[in-house]
Amino acid sequence: MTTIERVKSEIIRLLEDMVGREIELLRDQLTAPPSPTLGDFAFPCFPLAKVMGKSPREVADDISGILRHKLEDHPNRFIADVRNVGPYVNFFVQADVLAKELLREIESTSKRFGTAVAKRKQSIMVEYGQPNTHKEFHIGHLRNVLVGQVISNLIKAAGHRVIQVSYINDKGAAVAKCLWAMERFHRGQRPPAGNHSAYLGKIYAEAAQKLEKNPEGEAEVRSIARKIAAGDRKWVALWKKTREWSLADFRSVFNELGARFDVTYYESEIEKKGQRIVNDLVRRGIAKIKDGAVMVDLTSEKLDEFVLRRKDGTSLYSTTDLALAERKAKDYRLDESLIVVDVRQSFYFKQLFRTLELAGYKQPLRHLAYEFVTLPEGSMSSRKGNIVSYQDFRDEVIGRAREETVSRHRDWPARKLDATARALAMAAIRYEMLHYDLDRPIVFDISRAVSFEGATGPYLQYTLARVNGIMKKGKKKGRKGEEKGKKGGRAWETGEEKRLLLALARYPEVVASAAGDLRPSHLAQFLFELAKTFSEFYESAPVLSAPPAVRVSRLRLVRAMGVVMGNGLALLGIPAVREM
RNA sequence: GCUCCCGUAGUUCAACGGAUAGAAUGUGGGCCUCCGAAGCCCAAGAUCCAAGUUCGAUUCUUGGCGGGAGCACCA
Repeated sequence: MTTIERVKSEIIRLLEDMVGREIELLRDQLTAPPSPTLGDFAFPCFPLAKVMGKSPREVADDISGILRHKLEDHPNRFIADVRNVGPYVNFFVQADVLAKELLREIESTSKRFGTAVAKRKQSIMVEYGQPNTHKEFHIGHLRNVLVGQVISNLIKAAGHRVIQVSYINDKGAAVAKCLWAMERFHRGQRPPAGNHSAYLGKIYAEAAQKLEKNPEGEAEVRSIARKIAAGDRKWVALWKKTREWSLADFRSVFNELGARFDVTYYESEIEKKGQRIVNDLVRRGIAKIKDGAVMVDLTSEKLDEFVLRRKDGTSLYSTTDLALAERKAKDYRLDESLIVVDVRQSFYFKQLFRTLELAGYKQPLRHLAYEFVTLPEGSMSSRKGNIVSYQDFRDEVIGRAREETVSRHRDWPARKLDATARALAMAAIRYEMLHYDLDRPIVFDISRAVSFEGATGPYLQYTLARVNGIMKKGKKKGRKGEEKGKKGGRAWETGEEKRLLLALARYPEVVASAAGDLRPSHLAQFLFELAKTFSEFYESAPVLSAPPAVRVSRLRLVRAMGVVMGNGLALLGIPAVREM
């Protein structure tokens, strides 16, 4: 049991005599008062008042009166005092006892602090990282990868097994369009050195725009698509070569984002299977042929008609998604299977899941939707070519981070400057993309992303740098102080120490709830508050210059802070820095 | 037309139906002889409108108004 659970259990034991059986309800009711002066934990008496036919104020008064006597006769470990404030019974925690238990817990569990052992361990698949080849990887994909990755981390921290899956769309109309424009307008051209996939993305945008203006080209595009499908040597070779350009780029992006997939599925590999499933659905009467196309009639369920195959026989997303679902279930036994895709696909997934149900697949599939990333002037579109590529964005943030770092550390060697700037930039980018709720669209604003003050990734890293600074000096100074024999002072007497202890204690609960609700923003926001709490402690409670007894205690607290912030940042994938 | 999401300080975000609606940023003021000022402290500043449910509504329901997104062979 974690320390905070033990504290709460103690409060509940105190309360349960008074209240009766609804113990489980009590745990959920315990809240934090708005201000620490009111107490550390609060129990609202409104529901009880209703049952007892008294005013909440009276009930709170009665309960706190009885509990106070009880505490006088039989002192408890964690709870020092009970006081009623209006309709609430508020509990005050004994800081020194909390410190003793909590610091021991953090020191012994260390990197595992905040992770849980699930009562029933489940296998949960998380699919994310679904870029299309022949298009650029942009900041919209970035949000997808970061959300999927952090959700995977959280589920793991909650004690479950996670299977991370990437699904690459390496076929389809977009590919044919890109190759068409390549042969038509750029034949014999050598792509610029380095990022070949950006070159492809530009050509794709060019193709899309030209086709919009002159739809005559469509026939040629369709012919190319058919040739690739039929295995035409020349076109297949070109497809394979350019596909590999994109895949190499994706691999390097995933790698620098720290995304590790257990398996990668490719649309091109399951397309045939998808077509067979569609045939099967037609045979079984679940799908129908209409105007040559295959569709499932879901109009009676307000889900419209769901098209599974074009009338020219080529496949759609729906075609291959049927096969993908089957493939996942074949490869893994899953308790749950999440698909992280932006909210615009919600309706599509309803159709897909319903179709799978009708087909008799028992899939624990769930679409995890998040709002997309837009630009101030409107939505990004690979077709229009008005995208912000991940690489450009990242380079700009690194540039700013380097300027900031240089201005503070003129003596640092270039390698150290580069490494630090990179770490700061990744922190800034990740915090910016993760601290919003998933149902909040992000209107991309570069000035917010390159800001390193306030609620930002670098601010979180800064607390670690300060922790590191204190620990380093603390080791050197450690013995000296004791020799001097400076006496006096008592640990755990300031409000800032206690507040920091309580915040650290809450961390496992925050991880659990962020994992349970699949909300990375919960954790991101908590870590900012934790950093803030630490800064307040830092300003008001000197560590190294404190009397020995206090210094030893505060050093332990600072070290624990480092552990917890380090663990939290790791879950968000934010690199820790020792100096910045 | 139908469906989904969102309307909270100038701006960007918080707030399991609960106490005085919190932060960040920006603005104004203060704090480096003392563990790192990418920091801390102080001040001003907000729940779109109307009904309903409730002891209690930013939160739930209904109806407006405003913004974004989706809706049959795009991905």
